[in-house]
Amino acid sequence: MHSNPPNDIPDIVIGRLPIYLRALNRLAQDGHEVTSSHELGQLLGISSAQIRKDLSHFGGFGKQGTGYQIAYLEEKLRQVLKVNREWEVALVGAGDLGTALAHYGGFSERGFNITCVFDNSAEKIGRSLNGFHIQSIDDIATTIPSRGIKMAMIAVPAKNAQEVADKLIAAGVRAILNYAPINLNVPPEVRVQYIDPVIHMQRMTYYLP
Amino acid sequence: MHSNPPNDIPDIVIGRLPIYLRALNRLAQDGHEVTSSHELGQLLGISSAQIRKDLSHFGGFGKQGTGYQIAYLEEKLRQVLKVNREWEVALVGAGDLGTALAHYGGFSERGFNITCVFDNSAEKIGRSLNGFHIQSIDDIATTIPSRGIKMAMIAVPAKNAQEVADKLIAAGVRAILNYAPINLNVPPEVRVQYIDPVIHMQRMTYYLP
DNA sequence: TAGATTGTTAATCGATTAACAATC
DNA sequence: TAGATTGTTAATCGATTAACAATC
Repeated sequence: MHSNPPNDIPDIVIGRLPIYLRALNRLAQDGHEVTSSHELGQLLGISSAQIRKDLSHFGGFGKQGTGYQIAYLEEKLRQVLKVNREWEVALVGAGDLGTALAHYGGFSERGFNITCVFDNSAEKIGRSLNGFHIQSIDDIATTIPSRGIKMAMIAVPAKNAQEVADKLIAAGVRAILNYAPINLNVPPEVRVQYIDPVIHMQRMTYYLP
Repeated sequence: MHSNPPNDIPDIVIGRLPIYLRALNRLAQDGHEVTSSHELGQLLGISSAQIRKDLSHFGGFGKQGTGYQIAYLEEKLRQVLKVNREWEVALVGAGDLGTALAHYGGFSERGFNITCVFDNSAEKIGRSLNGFHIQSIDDIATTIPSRGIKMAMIAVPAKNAQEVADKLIAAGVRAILNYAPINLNVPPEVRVQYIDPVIHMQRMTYYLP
């Protein structure tokens, strides 16, 4: 399915690294300098063995008897995840959701900068959103390759999402955060992550009386 | 950890049912009446064996040689997930994100109605959001039990999220959709789902060159 | 040194897949 | 009937956990 580049680290391990990183940020903010797999595990509801095993895929970042230097481990995890630099991101869809995403400060705070916005509505094209001109969807084919953009967010209706994904991929995008409530068919070299809050709600009702 | 009520169905199976349901909705919209585990699997990138095994936890919903009647399977999955009725949902946090959530039509379309909104800012309390008065966070303790609300969304800053979760749980909430970028500590009878788009972005950069 | 915690190996656990009899 | 597809069992695969020597 997916190629796991370096030495075939399980995707499920990669998926936990951002969670660890977020917990480390928080510990650092709270003034901690050192932590342990046990403390992290408590905080996250994960076994300490799993944390040690996950981290050991990438090297020995701790010291026996002491634990992990938080700043050092953060730096190493940022390196592994390639988030020790900024990423340019394209946003497709300038409706309510797209507008909310463009205004959300959390992306650029953590290194993801939305630097171009596309929509197919004649009314919106040419207007400005968060300092960027809304471009036609047809401009994806030229703007994205010329700027070397590799990441995009899709915030268009479900019926247009596959078509938009195809255009993004043809233009060189290799990672898509998809807010449309639909599964995308993409070639194996493209990563997709899905955000559909209703799916999360439906997953919880099962357990309610 | 979590109690899986009926007959201890794995949580990972429950997590796939909403995905199946979404795909079935789509097939029905497109005019299909019947589908098969193979067709669903193609659509979702999941093996047909897994789909059959998942569904078989809840009964035999298909017919050999034919497949599944889409409308019937949808109905059955809605029953299993308890989404064949409407759910009242409390929203905590009326900032940019909370406002976007209150205005998002996708929740009520699929049976989740945000019917009360809480915020701790004096400016916002008493104002209206999407037809509902914004109440003080202190009102959680009375409003939520009196209406029997069991689900909530948290859209407050990370530093307030645990405190808000504690109040919601004390008031009877048993399922939380948490948009704050922090892990919540909750008792085992409470379900939490997390939405942090940056986590999804960081999970993809690993695979980019 | 004594205590603590890592990194790693082996054992366990659970999830996915393959295969096929049943049957529509 | 012949073809197709389910539901289920057994086999495989992979992930988690337990345990402990190494060592700070």
